[in-house]
Amino acid sequence: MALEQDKPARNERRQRDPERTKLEILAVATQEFADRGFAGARVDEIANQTRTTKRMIYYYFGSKELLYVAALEKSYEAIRITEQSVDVDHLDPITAVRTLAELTFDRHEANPNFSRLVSHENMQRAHFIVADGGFQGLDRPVITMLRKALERGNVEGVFRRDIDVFDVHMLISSFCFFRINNQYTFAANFGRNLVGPERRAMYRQMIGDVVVQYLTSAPE
Amino acid sequence: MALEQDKPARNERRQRDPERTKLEILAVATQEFADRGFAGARVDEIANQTRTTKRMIYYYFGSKELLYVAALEKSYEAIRITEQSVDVDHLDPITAVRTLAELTFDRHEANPNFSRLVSHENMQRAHFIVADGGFQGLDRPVITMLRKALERGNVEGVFRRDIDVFDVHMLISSFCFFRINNQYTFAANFGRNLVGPERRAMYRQMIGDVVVQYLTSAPE
DNA sequence: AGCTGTATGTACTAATTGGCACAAAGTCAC
DNA sequence: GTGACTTTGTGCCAATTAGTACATACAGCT
Repeated sequence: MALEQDKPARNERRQRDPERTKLEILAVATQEFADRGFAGARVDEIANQTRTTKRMIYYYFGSKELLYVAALEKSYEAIRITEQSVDVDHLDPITAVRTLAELTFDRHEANPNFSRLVSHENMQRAHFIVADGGFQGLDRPVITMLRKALERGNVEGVFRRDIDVFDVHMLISSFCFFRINNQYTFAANFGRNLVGPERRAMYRQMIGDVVVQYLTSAPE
Repeated sequence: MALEQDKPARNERRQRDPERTKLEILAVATQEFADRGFAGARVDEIANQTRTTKRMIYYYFGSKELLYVAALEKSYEAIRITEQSVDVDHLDPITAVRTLAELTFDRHEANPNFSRLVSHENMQRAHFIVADGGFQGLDRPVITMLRKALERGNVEGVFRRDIDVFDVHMLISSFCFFRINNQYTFAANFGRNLVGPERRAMYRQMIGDVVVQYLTSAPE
């Protein structure tokens, strides 16, 4: 008896571990939904890839739809957290904007599943996001930081004033999103690998150049 | 008997019309696959939306997969045809590039289903395009025209020389694609309507400005 | 130890859905 | 007009799959 634990230590893996089970289900589900979409994903397949069973998916998440929404929300949350890890307020406006472009570039590269889920949401006209009441992305950290940088640039007179935060964000996002999301058809159609290491640095600089040059140009 | 037609006139709708049936199936299928993806689309539903039956889908296309591939190929073909309708070789390089950007902008707007199919293909890593041996987009008219414009710009010394056709096309496409394809999540997240008439002209000019300014800037 | 509610596993079901067998009607060549 | 081939319609089936009924094991509390 002496060598056995008197009681399971707090950190020991327990046989029953609800948190762990939930997280494992969510992780696998995110991957499956990103790969196959809502209709294409199979609940049985998700269950098989976890250490637990389909019963648990319904126990914790209720339905396939609710599981999907949970995966989507968690992905959005992860993006917000990533964005919060940066601070560009101390940089001059031009460097700040370029840094934010690179942040978005890196974020898309690091979270391909997020882009795929977003892509899927758009295919079904944001059915689930809208059903969920929207995700108040208005407080996305990158928007706040970008807005501040643009305002400082306007004060200093280095940026054209007829441009809006959302449009700048759209310009940056579109480039970064497309590079990751459309990599397969682009390669199939044009024989160009958009994500390989050989052009990564070039594209990362390119989107910074594009947005800075656009912002610092005279309105036409 | 006198008032009835002696024989159906050549242009009269005939009771059996293979071409028409095939085209109608393809049109409905394209819409369904674009809306719901391959797994989400229902063969029965496609059949219901035509004047014919499910039997005909299998008779003419063989399987759901082959129907999907046929829809995808036809969409690509339509894009190629659209692109062929323009000629920018007589324009100065800068105007040519801007015109091509606007062509791509208009094309994405006019063919939202194409973008959705492409989006779906990327979600499944171009499974069907690759299975089909690629679509030799290398001869996409817009690439040829863009390449010529860039070459002329280089000769005239108005463009920076370190930029490649595919990268310029990627910059333009990403913007146009995102505006159409991600309109739903963008609206849900940021409350901005990317496709409404109120900003259409602005975005159309914006992508032209962006690409021209990038091309005419000095390499950093 | 025994009681109670939470967590988990097994086996099943009802409904959906891609696909097909079979029959029939239209169309064309001669 | 008749025979052969093409096109179309009806009804069905086998497989898949989201969801559940039921049984059971674990953990904390007293």
